Amino acid sequence: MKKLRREIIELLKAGNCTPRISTIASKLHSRSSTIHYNIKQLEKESAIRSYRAVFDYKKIDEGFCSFVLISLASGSYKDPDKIAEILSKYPQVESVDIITGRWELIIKVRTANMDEYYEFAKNLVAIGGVDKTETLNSIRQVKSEFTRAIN
Amino acid sequence: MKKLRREIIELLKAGNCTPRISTIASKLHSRSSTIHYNIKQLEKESAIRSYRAVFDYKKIDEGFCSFVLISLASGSYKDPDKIAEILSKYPQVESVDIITGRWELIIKVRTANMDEYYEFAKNLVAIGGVDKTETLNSIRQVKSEFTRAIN
DNA sequence: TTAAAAGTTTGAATATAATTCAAATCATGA
DNA sequence: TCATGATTTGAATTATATTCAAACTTTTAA
Repeated sequence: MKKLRREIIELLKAGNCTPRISTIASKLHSRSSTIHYNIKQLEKESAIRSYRAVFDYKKIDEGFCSFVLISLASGSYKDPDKIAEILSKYPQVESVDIITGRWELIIKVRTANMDEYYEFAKNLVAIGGVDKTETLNSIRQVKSEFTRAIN
Repeated sequence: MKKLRREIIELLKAGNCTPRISTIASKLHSRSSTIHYNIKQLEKESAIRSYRAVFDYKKIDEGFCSFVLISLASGSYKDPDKIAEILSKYPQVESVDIITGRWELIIKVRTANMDEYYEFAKNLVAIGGVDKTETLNSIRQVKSEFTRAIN
């Protein structure tokens, strides 16, 4: 992919988008200035965090998606936050949740392919405090947090 | 929450946003018309699917988040796609992935609170073909799809 | 119950930004 | 090298966001 396109994608992932006030206004049969005011309020109370693009990940070389369940070694058991912080730093890691039950963490990872995933996974074991992991590879994303698949 | 705000949020979840071309142009030391052209290309090849808002889910009454691992009864085992389709329809279901391993599906569910989650979970067992489920409740989202706040 | 305050809507004016397009430039492969 | 398609550019145009004071509505507290 062209360098410029990749750079644009990275900026669109991080935000750099904005609401279509007039479109929303007409869909809700309201005035632009009203919608503008209400959106600014939602932003002010941080209910809206940002605006970003949604991608077809296969088309931007991030087609391989896995969920990794992680249980921590007893030493760091008391502080899953720290491990979570470390994991959050990786660009391949889309989400990190601390959870109840048999596992302490679940992370969602996106890479171009299995090889790249394997490269990433090596980091996981290298992080001290990680005891066991179980990887669930997504073979089809039927719905993602952003949009439904159009088959 | 005000009805209008809720309606705005629903529209912002579904899209109704647009890239900030001039911001991107200046960040990349490029011209607006160049960025415009390249973004249109990305849209044309469907690499970009849409633009939408990212929320602080606690602030929009969707603060309770769970991952549900699902294994299917042997009858429908051959067609997890169908169950996945059904699950995708629920607005509480943020993502549906068909996965490899001990489970067939993993879904991410957002509700206002545990009670609402329980109401939703009753639907799960009612769907024929679902054998076992295991729920992982997120007690803290350390990282989610968003990374940056509003400019 | 009522008056004041706080919050919201409105329309018109203004400021910004997106879009268009033809010409120029660049990249590619025959 | 030439020819073709892809990309970039700048200027002109169009569309949209933003601002703001006034009107209106809802909430608060006395």
